[in-house]
Amino acid sequence: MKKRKAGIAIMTRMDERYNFRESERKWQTYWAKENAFVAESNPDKPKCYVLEMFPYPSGRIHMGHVRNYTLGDVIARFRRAQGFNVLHPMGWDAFGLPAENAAIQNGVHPAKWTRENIQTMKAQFDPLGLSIDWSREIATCEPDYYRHEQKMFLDFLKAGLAYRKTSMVNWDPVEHTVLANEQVIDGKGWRSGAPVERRELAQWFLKITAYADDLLAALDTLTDWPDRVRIMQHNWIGRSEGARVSFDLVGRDDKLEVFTTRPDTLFGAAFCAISMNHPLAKELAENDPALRDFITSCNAVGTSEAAIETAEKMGYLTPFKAHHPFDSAWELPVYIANFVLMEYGTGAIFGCPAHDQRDMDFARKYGLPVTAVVAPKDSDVSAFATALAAGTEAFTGDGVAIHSDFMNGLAVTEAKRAAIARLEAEHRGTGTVQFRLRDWGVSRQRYWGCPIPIIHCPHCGAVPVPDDQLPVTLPEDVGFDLPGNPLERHPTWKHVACPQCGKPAVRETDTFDTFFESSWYFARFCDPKNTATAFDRAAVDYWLPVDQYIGGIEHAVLHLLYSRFFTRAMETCGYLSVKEPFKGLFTQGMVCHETYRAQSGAWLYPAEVEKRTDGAIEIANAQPVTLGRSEKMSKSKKNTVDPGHIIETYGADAARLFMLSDSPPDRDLEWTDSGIDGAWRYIQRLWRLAAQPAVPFADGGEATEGAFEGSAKDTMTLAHRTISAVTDDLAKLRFNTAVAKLRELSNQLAVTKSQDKGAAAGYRFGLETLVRLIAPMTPHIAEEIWMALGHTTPLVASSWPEADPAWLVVDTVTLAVQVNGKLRGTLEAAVGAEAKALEAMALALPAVQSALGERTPKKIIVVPNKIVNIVG
RNA sequence: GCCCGCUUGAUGGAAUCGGUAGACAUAACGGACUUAAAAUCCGUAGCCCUUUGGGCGUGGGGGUUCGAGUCCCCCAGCGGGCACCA
Repeated sequence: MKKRKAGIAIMTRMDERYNFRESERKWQTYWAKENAFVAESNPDKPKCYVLEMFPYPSGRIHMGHVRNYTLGDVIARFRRAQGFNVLHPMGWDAFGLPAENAAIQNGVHPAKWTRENIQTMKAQFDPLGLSIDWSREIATCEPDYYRHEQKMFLDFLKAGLAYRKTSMVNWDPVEHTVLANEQVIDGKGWRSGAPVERRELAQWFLKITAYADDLLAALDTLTDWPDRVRIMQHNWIGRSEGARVSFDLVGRDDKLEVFTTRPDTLFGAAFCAISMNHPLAKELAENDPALRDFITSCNAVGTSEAAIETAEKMGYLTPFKAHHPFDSAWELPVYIANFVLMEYGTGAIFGCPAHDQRDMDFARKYGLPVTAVVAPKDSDVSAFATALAAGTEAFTGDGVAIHSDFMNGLAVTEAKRAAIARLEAEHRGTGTVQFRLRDWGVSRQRYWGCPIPIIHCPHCGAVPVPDDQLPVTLPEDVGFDLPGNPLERHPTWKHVACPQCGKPAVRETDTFDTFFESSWYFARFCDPKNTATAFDRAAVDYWLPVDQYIGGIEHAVLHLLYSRFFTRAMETCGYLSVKEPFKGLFTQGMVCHETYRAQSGAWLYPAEVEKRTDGAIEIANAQPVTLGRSEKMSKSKKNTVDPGHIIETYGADAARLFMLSDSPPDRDLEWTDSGIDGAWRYIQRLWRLAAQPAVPFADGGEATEGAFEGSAKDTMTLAHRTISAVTDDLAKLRFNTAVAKLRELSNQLAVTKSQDKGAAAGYRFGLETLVRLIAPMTPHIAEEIWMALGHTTPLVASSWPEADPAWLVVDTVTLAVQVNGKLRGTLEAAVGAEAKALEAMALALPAVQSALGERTPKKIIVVPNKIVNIVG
């Protein structure tokens, strides 16, 4: 860095107060004019792809966005200063339900609503001063984006990664539409209030299960992901080893195939249970009205797993009996049970009440026997079995097999192996691996999404739309006055000639799940204008994977798992050469705010409330207000703060700084007035450190070692330590501690005494260091001060500071001295001092002697440079 | 119901590898400046006890260790996800 003498004249030009309005606009204009953040592939430079989860264009940005994009911006600016070729793009996740809801409620067309929202939100992002390459902006609702995913889908289809089958949906019998789980409230449609039914529908699926093993195994390679996200995905994929077992049915030729993870407990079987969607159940239901009623009542709970799991466990006894696979004389009753899912395993189970809690509950409800077949090692077997048979708690722990014929005495693992070996020998079953993960259903019976490029022909079946007829464009001449999907009743759009036989056929009217768009947008950003293909191979080879991906923890499983799958599917189909899209992942916390309620019980906006020392009142009528706990900012609770208003009042730098201060980024952040005030005051203080410095530093000269004494030396030391510590913190996304360390450096600058030797040079070095280090967080004021200090190259084009190792050397340390683990004093010693010497120094401390009293030390633990613990 | 987290002064948090708990802030209180207020600057402060000294203290209970906010077990409260919200 070139040193430049700043005359005092320059300093006096600085106004007493920092004018953020003028300065922020000035720098934003400058960055835009210089195309400062436009990225270009450059194989000679190390790249860094920083990406925040792209927003849904809801119409207004909220504080959660401000937090998300500020976090990403700090990393992008930091890496840029470190010399990386940074890609930091932005786009819009523009398909989805809210647009259709707006259309139904307000009569606005989803396309108009979405496009206008994008314009509004883009304008709201501008004043934040984000280092985004807007030249790469994409919106997923535009044909030039979704045409490529139609092609991808057809490639997946060719590769055997897409197929069609039936599955369950939530059906609203009044609106005649499929409802999202979110739209099912207490089993009823959110708008109609009618009880929701489960219905079967033919849908398209992507074969994510083809990659189940790889998706699971590769989690170990994602070392820059939070452990908890990896654990959640691990559990979601849910690999379990077990067996498929064939039960012969009494008096029938077909068999009942069940999946179990506990073949070792087969001798404890009390019943079999099948899903109500099992072919056997459907067969019975044809002639059994009572069973139909049972199925109808079970279907009333909807499709969400939470609803199914929390619903009361119920069974319907069928006339079927199943022969036990190891003893054909033993017959088990067969139930139809509401907790057996057709989607998992074979849609049928056998129940062992003694060793599975759900089976135990079921057995108690329907009076089935409970036979213990596993007992804890070294337990009194008969007493254990008797207690279990009489109780209501299943035993699911490890132990040895009992009452189990050929397995007796074997530990659980060995017994499983023995049971599978016997089943395989007798052709009654096989050992198998089952995943909890199900194939991804991508069909949605909605208008505002990407059309699925398929034509249904009565003669040829489902025919892919030929390449030269892509894209299948979503027609915009539709209305929302009638219930159901407008594509279904469009007069012309869906009627086409079959590409194969030329006879009349109809288009698929379902659209893709919006997770489809978000599963590859990160790749599109590498080459967003490409019209021929989804993206150029060289571009993705250079930019992918995303080095740092940032978003909410709520996407820990679905979006992230789908993107991992999609990347593999794209790799299989020759689109790119990486398997993992996101090298680094960071999950940010939510932005929360206190909640307020008026006397009437209505929620109040923070702006409607005045807080006083003795409580809070409603400004409009001076009535007392009930303060509620802090919750995620939401429109429904009205505990929101408008980012635009905050930026106008305090400036983008203050808003950004507050987002980064105090709360660790992965935890929830509580928005408070005092917090944003504090950030604003710090911005002003930073300005004063330059404009009204404690040390007149204009003639400071070079900052060389040995020329500093007293506070000036302290300032130099702290400045170098801060470079080292903040660099480390930013690399690890510990922005809150980085801010704390920058405040410490500010405090040190303020106490630098001008009479100390080297004060001017030390102060200047400290101030310049502070400004350079804070630039990624508060870029506008940093640039403003930097230029006022006489520099000619703006910080956006400057390199990151480096600490001089000579200033980082530490020669003495303070050690804690404990007696029996309790702190009794401290001592100063040279770094690396001998343990013996430290022992002697510690024992000589008066506090140690009085704490020790008459006792003699039994043992002394010395941890060099850290602690001396005397055990007496 | 199942899976995953979180819990530290009045408040947000720090303590990164098991080694001085409370960095840095916010709120509060005291002082300086001011006719006054704001702003700013300086100072005080975990809790309890009678101190100069001592005891207690990281949601609760137990354990491992010379030493636990940190590791293990149990419990409670709060939050995220559960496949068609994004």
